[in-house]
This record gives sequence, structure tokens and C-alpha cells, in this order.
Amino acid sequence: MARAIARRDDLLPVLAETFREHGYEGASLSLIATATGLGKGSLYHFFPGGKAEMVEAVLAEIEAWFEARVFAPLRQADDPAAAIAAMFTTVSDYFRSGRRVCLVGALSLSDARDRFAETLRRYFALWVEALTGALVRAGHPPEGATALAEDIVGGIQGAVVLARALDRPETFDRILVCLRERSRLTAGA
Amino acid sequence: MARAIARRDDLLPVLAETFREHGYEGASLSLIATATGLGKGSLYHFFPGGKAEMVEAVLAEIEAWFEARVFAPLRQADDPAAAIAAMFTTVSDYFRSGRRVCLVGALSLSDARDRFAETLRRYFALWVEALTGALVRAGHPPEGATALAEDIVGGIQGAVVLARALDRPETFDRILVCLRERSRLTAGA
DNA sequence: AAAACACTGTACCGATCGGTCCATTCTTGA
DNA sequence: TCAAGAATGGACCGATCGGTACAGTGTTTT
Repeated sequence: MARAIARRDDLLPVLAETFREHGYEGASLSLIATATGLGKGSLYHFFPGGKAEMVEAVLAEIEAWFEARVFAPLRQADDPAAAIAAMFTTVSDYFRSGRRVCLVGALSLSDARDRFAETLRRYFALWVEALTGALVRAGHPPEGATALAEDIVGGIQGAVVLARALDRPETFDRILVCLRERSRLTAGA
Repeated sequence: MARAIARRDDLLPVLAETFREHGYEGASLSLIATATGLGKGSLYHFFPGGKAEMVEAVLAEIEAWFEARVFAPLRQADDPAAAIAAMFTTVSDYFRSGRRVCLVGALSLSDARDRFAETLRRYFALWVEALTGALVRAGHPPEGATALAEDIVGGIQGAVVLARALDRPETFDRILVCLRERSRLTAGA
């Protein structure tokens, strides 16, 4: 009985969604098996380290995704202001207006944080760093750029929490619009 | 073997801290038993509904705490601006500069959200509502007050996430200072 | 053709899960 | 004084947990 349909990479999106919906503890192996349509044997073939390795793989893919679509554009864009604006659109799509949880943020609040501490830290550090650079190149004063970048990245995370708790996706979008506004150059900033 | 030391109310802070540190799934009954120093028999005596009832009780106490220390002052203060400033101090203390997770926010991101949906929703709704009122009475234009209140409440939640992920409590404090600044009246707002 | 290897489902493992039950002990009011 | 009830710890329950072992099937290489 072997059907070589699945490749490891194809599993990652399903795994990611499962961990997003159920968390680290809540995503049991049987749940994962059902979601992926694979038996435990196959799962442990691809991820000998079990759930921990699955999460690490998922986090690595998430980081790669953001690196390609968000961080790198922020760093390299000829037009930093446009790159920042694009970031908000990309992120809003990615989080489905707050209906989709940020796995990195959710893990950061859970007891699994310590286990994946370095990976979680790096994700947010890279984001803040890339955004800070773009803000500066867009004309923001360097002294306040990191603070503003942290406000924005943190604000996005908070928007996910709030929109989910209130069950109001439009709140997510509204907060993102407001954050985008703050990223634009004003007399005060 | 009976020592009538514990009253139900005395258990709530311990339960709250346990759920904060381990989440709903992660806080097993044996863990709770160890943390409280009570056997399962006693726990089920106080909370016949098991873990779910424990969480509901904890959430009720949290809401009562915020009602007394945050929401009510925001609603009733003679000096709304001072009440808003006090809110930031209270909240910063409560969350220990981001070292302590917001249980309501953490549950909102977890798969336990649906189970406690109404309680989670009400907590944030009450907060946003009370803050909106205070902002208006402090002189903010009513059209933008709810949006600003959502920015602030969401911003606080995001600050917890970010500070925990980055392992930098000072980031939490810095974001709160920035939010407090935005709550003050400026020419633009 | 056949050996090597990748992949698969499942039976099974000990541990732990949430929850029940109950004998016992302490407290309290009559 | 003593029955009633609150509170307690722990044995116990079936279910499920994460993880292992393995025999079987498909594909690839030789």
C-alpha cells in the first residue's frame, strides 16, 4: 500500500492551517492525519521529529513566504512608500481580514513559545527591521522609525486578536487602514 | 481528610495564572491540581463543569476586575483624560509590561475561542465602549472616537504579542506610551 | 529480474487525558 | 451530641495522546 502522491512541501499548507485552527496542543496527530489524509507512518516518514518538526517546518515556510513577499520588497524597493502600501494589502489578504490567525503570534502567546522562541523572535525581528528601513528611506526620521515599525507590526497582531474576539473582520481592515495612514509622511511624524 | 482552607474565589487567581501560562488545552487537570494543591475531587466540587467552568469563572473574575478598575473609571470619571491616563498605568501593571499574557486575547486566538465566544467578545466590546465614551468626553470628535478606541485596545493586545515574541518588555512599555500619546488631544485628532 | 528504496496504513505501546466515584474527614447547625 | 453536608484525596474509568514498529506496496535503480 503506497501512493506516492504527497510530497513534504505539499503537506505544509495543510499543516499550517491545522495548527492555526487548533494550536500546538490542540492539533493532535489523529487530527493532523485526518486533515492531511495520511497515516501516522507517512507523517513520521516526512517529519521524524513529530509535531515539533512539523511546526518548525511550517514556521520556516511562513518565514520564507514573508521574506519573499514582504520583507525583501520592503528592503529592496525603489519606491519604499509604495512597498509599504503593498505590504498592507498583502498582509490583509494573507490574514483574510483577521479571519485567519497569525500562527506566529498565536504561538507566541501559547505555552509552545519557549520551544520555538528563536524562530518566533526572528520572524518579528525581520519584519520590524525591514519595515524600519523602508520607513527611513521613505523619509521618516530615523530616530522614530523603529518605534513606528513596532507600532505597525504590533498593531497588525492586535488587529487579528481584536477582530477575532469581536467577530468583526471590518475592524481588522479599519485598523490596517489607520496603520497605513500612519506610515505615510505627515507634518508631525 | 478534609481541610476547608480553600474557597472557590481563592482558587481563581491560581487558575487564571495556570491558564495564562499553558492555555486551555495545555492546562491539564493534573497540572491544575498541582498548581492549586487540590485533588480532582475538590476541583470538581468547586467546578462541577470541569475545565470549561473553571475558565468561565476565571474570565468572569477578569471581567469584574477590569470593570471595577478600568471600565467603570473610564465611564464615570470627572476628568476623562486623567482616567484614560490611569488606564494605561493600570494595564501596564496588570500585564507586567507584556511578560504576562492577556488570557482573553490568548483564548481569542486559540481553538477555545468558539467555546467562550460571547464572553471574549463582551470583554473587548465593554473596553472599547468605555474608552470611546471617555475619549469623546475628553474632547475627541465622536466620529473617530470608536476607531481610536479600537486602535488603542488592539494596540495593547498587539504589544503583548510583540513583546513576548521579541522577549523585550521595554517594547511593550514603549508602545503603550505611544498609544497614550495618541489618546491625548492633538491638533490633528 | 531483482535488489534497493520511498512511501503507506495500522496495530500497538506506555502515558496521560478529562472526568467519575467514593470512603473519609472536617465543619456546622439543630 | 450528633446528623447533615461541605470538602478532600486518590483510585479508577474509557478515551485519546504522541510516538514506534513493521509488514506491505509502489517506484527506481541496477
